[in-house]
Amino acid sequence: MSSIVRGARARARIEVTAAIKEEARRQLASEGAARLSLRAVARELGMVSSALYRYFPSRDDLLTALIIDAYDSLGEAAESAHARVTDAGAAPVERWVAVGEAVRAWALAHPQEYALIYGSPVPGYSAPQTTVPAAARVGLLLIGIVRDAHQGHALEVPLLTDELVPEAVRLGADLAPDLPPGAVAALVAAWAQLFGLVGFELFGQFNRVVEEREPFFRFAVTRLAQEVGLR
Amino acid sequence: MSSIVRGARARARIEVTAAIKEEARRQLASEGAARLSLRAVARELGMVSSALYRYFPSRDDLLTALIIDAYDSLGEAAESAHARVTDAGAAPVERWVAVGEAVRAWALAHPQEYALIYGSPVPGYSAPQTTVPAAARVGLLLIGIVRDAHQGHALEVPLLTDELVPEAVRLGADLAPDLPPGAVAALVAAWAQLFGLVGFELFGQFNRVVEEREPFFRFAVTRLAQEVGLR
DNA sequence: CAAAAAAGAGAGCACTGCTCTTGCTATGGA
DNA sequence: TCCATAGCAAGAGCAGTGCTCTCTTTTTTG
Repeated sequence: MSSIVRGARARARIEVTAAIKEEARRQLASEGAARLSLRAVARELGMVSSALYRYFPSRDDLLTALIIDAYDSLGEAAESAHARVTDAGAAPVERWVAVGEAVRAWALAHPQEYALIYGSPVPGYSAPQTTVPAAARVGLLLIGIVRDAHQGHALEVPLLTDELVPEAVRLGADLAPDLPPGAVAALVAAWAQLFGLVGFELFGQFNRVVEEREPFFRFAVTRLAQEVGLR
Repeated sequence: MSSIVRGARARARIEVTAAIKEEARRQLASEGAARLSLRAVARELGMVSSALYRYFPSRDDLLTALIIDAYDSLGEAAESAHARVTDAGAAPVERWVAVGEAVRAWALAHPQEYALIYGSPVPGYSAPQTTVPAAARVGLLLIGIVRDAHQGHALEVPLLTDELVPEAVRLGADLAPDLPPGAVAALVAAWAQLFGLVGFELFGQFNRVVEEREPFFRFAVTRLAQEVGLR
């Protein structure tokens, strides 16, 4: 029947699964992904390590669950920040900047989870297909902003080199058929560059270089908005 | 006296140290940083694991050595690519693009080493001060290109928000006193964004999104050059 | 109510980083 | 030249890891 109420056992399973992820997230935050230990999680939960394998068949599966949750958490943070400023009647640039700042804020608040999804992939581990939808949320949000801004008045379209035209057309067909190909290419680049800014700050490359991180980020992300044609 | 020839023992120490790093790099490339095992390195070298501790006091110290080597290897690749096109009389934009492409090529050729230095920092490990000079090489190279281009004719200077002016001035004083503060801020942002592009490609974020990676990168890195005022 | 499925407990395997002790050997001063 | 010292290798051992297997208990289901 409905998988909602299916007896105490199913209910317990959901709770235990959640408790495992919660404790794993706690250890992830304090120790980092590589030191996340199944045994320690089990120990902390008062269960024996072998019992944990009834819920996650391997350490990598637990990590995958955490990755999906992290993508969703970040996506939700970005989406709700975007909704907030949109409801307040913000212009496209402001909406873009709001999303960028939400990503940065989430990253600073959850550094190890950010590292899990945008840092180096955990060695020997390649993210399964299941993570794709969650991973796409921020990107789709950014696409939406540019598409909205494009309604009616055309964007300033970047020049494309001949060699890039077919790729830009394909990108446009996949991501935003109503946008000119050049704009889509610029958008994808800006998307990657946004996470470059966040990653550099988070992973210490800005140490002893950039001091006033927040104004600097606002400056850079605003310029990115202009790069994708937002005014 | 001179530390060059100081008997068979010192000579052996240098060779063994190099052999350890070499084997470690091999394992790093095939297994990734987290699965790099001191015992496996020792085993492969026909020595017992405890002997390895005479050369590197801990696994982290070995990783640090690999990190410095990686920064230097990347820096040298970028510098020699830059020197090549400069000798051929390339314009500033072309020099910038050449550096960007060298960084990307190095990253694709040494993905695990790139992850070591620009991916998430190894958990529980924070890079010591010794890595700083090696880490700065690519950044300094980019600064040099923009400074050269600035000689004589002034660059187009980005608008700075009030809140960023003091930071931009400080950045300029530290990095390039002869450049206008706005240009320095744009430069630092472009530096981070460059590695954002490379990281996204390398860590799989472009999978099923960008297919023609090389033209796309050329497009994006050329736009970055324009962002820092190069023509 | 009995059979079956699910969960927990515990032992055990092979591996890890790291330490400590025990010998051996090259180096440098008397 | 001799010899104490310092550097090095080897081995055992500790505490921890991921994961598997078996055995028992508990819950669900036909």
